Amino acid sequence: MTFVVYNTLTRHKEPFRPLESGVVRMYNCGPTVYGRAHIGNFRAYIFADTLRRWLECSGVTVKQVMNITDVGHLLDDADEGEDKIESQAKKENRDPWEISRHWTRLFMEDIHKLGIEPAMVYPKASEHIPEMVEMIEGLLQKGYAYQAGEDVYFEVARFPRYGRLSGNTVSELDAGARIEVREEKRHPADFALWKSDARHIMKWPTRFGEHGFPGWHIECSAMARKHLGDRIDIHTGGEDNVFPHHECEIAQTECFTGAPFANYWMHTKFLQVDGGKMSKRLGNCYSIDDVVAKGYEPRALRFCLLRGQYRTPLNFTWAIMDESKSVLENLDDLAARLRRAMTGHGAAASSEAGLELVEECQAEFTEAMDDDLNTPRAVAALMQLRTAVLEERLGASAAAAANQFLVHTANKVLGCVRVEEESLDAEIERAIAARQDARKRKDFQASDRIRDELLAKGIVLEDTPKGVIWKRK
RNA sequence: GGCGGCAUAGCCAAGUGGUAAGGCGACGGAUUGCAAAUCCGUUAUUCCCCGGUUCGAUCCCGGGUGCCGCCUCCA
Repeated sequence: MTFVVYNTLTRHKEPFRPLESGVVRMYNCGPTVYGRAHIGNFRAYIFADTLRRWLECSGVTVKQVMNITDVGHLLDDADEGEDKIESQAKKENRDPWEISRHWTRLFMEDIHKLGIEPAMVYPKASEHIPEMVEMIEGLLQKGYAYQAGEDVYFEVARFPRYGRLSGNTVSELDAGARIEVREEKRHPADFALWKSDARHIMKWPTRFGEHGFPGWHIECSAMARKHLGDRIDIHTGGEDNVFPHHECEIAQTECFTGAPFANYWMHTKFLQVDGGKMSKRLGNCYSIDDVVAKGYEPRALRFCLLRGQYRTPLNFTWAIMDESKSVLENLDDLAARLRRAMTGHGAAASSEAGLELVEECQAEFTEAMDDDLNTPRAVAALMQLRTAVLEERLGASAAAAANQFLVHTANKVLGCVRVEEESLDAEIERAIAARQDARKRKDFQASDRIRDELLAKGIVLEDTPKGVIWKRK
């Protein structure tokens, strides 16, 4: 079985083959840092992280790059020359650089909380101006771009494949329907590589003018090339990035390098909230802080966002969050029970019992992940394991095999199950022992009091015929 | 207006041209000093609607409806 991924470029699932054996070059479209990232953003970043983790599970080295866009996003295409960061800065009466530093820091904290593995590098657009200018100059030289005053545009008509990714064609693009076409453009679909505006705060002098800043798409082309090379294996982003952003990246990079850019384009469907689009007006653009404030661990959010396959719409509600929490705790419980069964507690008599079942579950999990990261199917495979261990159908060595798989493969990808052996401090150990004594004396008032006290400390006790078991709430 | 995705039980979510995984929740029972956990049982006869192809469709085709995305620098 090989890893099969859906490629937006071809609209088919394809076997994944990296350019270089054993190495995968992957670029993830990251955040524009002018505000707090919301849970919808994280669906895309958790998808990218899952992809990276699964590739690593299959033994390859992943060179992963995620950009931080800290400059250059215009609010609109009119003549305002204002970008989101500058606009936010104006609102808050702060320096735009300070704004982008602030939100970058919070973004890094958020992804850490979600258990997202750090990328190899998080390049900032503002630190790659020379690389962008180099590409722009190259495109001008090759005749793919033209200068209009102090601006530079990419000439879409020179790139016949423009529209291949999104299914749009230049002639069908309803250009000018909602925005005014700038007169200096040769074609309405031409897009900016470099813009100029004296009022801009974040700007760089070039031979095009004193007050220039990069167009939106060029930063990703330049940073992908700088950190991964002319050609890459995978490029990811949200579904909204397909057009125009990724379409434009392809045009720029391929015209500049003369080679195909990314072999696989993978896009995450949007997260819906309360059955529809999340909106500031409805107040449901939740951040991690909102989730934590409601009493959920960030890892529960991670699991919640992995409930659905990344290419199908996924809905978020607090009730669904509750459910995710329960399911995740059941996976924690699976891990704890496997650890006990490994030592013979709650295990089948024959050590080898259930080995075949464990192998089947592993195979099913692997097959599910290999099928375009079908995480819900993969989680279902783990549930089979849980049923087996609850029914004490796994022997010690089968449980050890299952635990090995859970820790070193399944949770390497899911990244949110508690799989570590946990220990109690002596004081709690003593309290548990004291409760057992009280129960023996049939002093249930005392035993229940101790149980409540421990519960308040997050320790849940279960009395089984074979003794007491504890777990963290 | 153009292009694309999705629609499966109370909820979440897989899946297949041959009659529907799994989970959460709920209900009934067992177990328990009481709980919790666990076990047993119950929980989809239009798989959005209407046509068509087929011996047979939830799955294929056509037409609707709904939600979502892009065509505006929102993942």
